[in-house]
Amino acid sequence: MTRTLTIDAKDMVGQSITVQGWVNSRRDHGGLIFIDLRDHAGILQLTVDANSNEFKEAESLRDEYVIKATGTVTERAEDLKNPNLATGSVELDVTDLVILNKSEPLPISIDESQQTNEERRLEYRYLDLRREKMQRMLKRRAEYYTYLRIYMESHDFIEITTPILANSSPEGARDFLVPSRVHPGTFYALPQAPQQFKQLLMVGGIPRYYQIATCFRDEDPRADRLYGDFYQLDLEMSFVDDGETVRREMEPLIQNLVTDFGQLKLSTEDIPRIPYAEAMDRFGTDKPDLRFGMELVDLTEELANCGFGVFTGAINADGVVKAICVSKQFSRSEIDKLTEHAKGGGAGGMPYMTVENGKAISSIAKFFSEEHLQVIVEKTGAKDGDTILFGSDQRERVNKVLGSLRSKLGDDLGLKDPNTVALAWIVDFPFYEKDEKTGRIDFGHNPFSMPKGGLDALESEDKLAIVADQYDMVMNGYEICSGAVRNYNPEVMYRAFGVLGYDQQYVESRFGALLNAFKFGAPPHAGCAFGLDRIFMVLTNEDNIREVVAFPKNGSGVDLMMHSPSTVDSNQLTELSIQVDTET
RNA sequence: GGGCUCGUGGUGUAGCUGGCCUAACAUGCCUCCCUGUCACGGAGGAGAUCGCCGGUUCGAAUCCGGUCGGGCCCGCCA
Repeated sequence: MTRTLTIDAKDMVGQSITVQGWVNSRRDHGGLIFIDLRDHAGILQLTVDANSNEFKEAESLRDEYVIKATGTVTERAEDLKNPNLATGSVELDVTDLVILNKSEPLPISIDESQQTNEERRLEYRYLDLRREKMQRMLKRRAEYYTYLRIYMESHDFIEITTPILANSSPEGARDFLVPSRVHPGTFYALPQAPQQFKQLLMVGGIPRYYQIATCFRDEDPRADRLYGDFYQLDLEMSFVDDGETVRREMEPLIQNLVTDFGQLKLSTEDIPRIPYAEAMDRFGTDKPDLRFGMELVDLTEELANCGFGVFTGAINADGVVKAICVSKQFSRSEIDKLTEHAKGGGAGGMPYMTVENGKAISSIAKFFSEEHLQVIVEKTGAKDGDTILFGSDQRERVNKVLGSLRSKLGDDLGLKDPNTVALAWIVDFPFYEKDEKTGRIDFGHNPFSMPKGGLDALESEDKLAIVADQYDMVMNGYEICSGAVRNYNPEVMYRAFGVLGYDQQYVESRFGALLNAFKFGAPPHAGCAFGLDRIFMVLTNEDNIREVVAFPKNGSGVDLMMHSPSTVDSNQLTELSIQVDTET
């Protein structure tokens, strides 16, 4: 028999029902007590009369007591109905009242009107989850998973779970290690992603694999990045040797999630493909928010001979001058704030000009000829009342600073429509990248991707010009997916590492299992993984990823409720052959 | 590891250009009154040495230094 919920009462006038739930509030009128009973479905008003046997019991009720009430559903008089309540046309005339459990006064408020700080909420997450918003979130999240599974299954992907106790992988984020008891001195690692396993599944003859996979990374969190464990929709397809096939296969899912599941608007019908280099050039980032323009304009060529030493100095040092045009005039203090922001990103300062009557006006204008000022206005497309913000330095830094300013201004000026979602595929990531600090070349993203052009491409003169068949999906400025055509050819794998100066033995020691498998007829394969928490965050218009997870850790990786991480019994350590230096 | 920022009864805030702060307001909590409320109402009450340590000062929630904790960002995140 199913339990009767508060919400059911509205259709059960005249019947006797039993409901169970929490006391949301109690209004004691002396001779008549109203109780708002709350369960996950809503709120129902109970009434207990002074003549009732249950009156004493009702008087003793306090907020959040768990009770069971039996009574008759009664239609309220017309002027006593509460239109703000789904069950507001009825009430339960209580004949039997049982306190199932008492509750101390709550340390945090469940009432949505009073927002408790996050630290307290995480400490008492089980109470926080009683809030309507969190109840809704958890339910939506379950529906979200179902939505994903239906799509994947209907596209012939089969779900396969891969081990949680896996191996440390040398590239990438820091691992969570798990000591082995049976083999003292050795460790499992929790997988940062099922990357190697899913590729091994391809070798194992699985045509299409997917998994809602738990991933573990020991890196400092952000507002859009959880600490510790998080979820990916991980997938891989065999006999696919181009990224476009994967992108076409998966993009309807994301589009449907936006329009159907999320009831939001897509900014474009088709999802644009933007090469990495172009994204960096136009937006200063590989995860641009495309809900608004304000693109970066390169003025390096035009201003190479201008009289402003800051610009020419940067250009002569192989740097660039770029600008963004903002449709707003800023006050002195606003400019100061923006300059502060730019400096935070590593800029030396933030030159700017305002445009009046088609002319650029600025304290630095005197350093420029009329022609140069004219070119600046024309190339940035600045109109009267606009402000042009400049960055001049090495290309990477200018992109970072202006890209960050662009995003901040997008927020400040309300250009990021919360009801619109802009999607983009960023493609053609560099296969190798130069480490700014060491000057050494290393893998741009990961060594599993196939360089476009294969073995031949790796022999090309300019190693930094080699692109990987690798792609990210970007959603409103968040990276929500990363994928690639995999390097399934041992020869290409050895050579890719060889370019970096690593010999065969090194590669085998790091990726032995994968490499071995590739020697036995690995099919071409490609895939990707979507960050599920982050996508859900965007779909529900949250700007903190902890809001969409039941039990998140805080910014220092601490579970404030369970108090993990924690020390363990010394016997456990002994069994694991582990000594802990408790100093530090 | 670094930068910015916050820390005041159970909860959320105000005060923070030093003294009128013996710390205010809202909410919650306790007692009493109330038979139609729905954020019920009314009367009364308890509850904070202002994160912690130190300094400046006649005097510190307020200024300074340090420290601990939270948040955001940079680094990091194949």
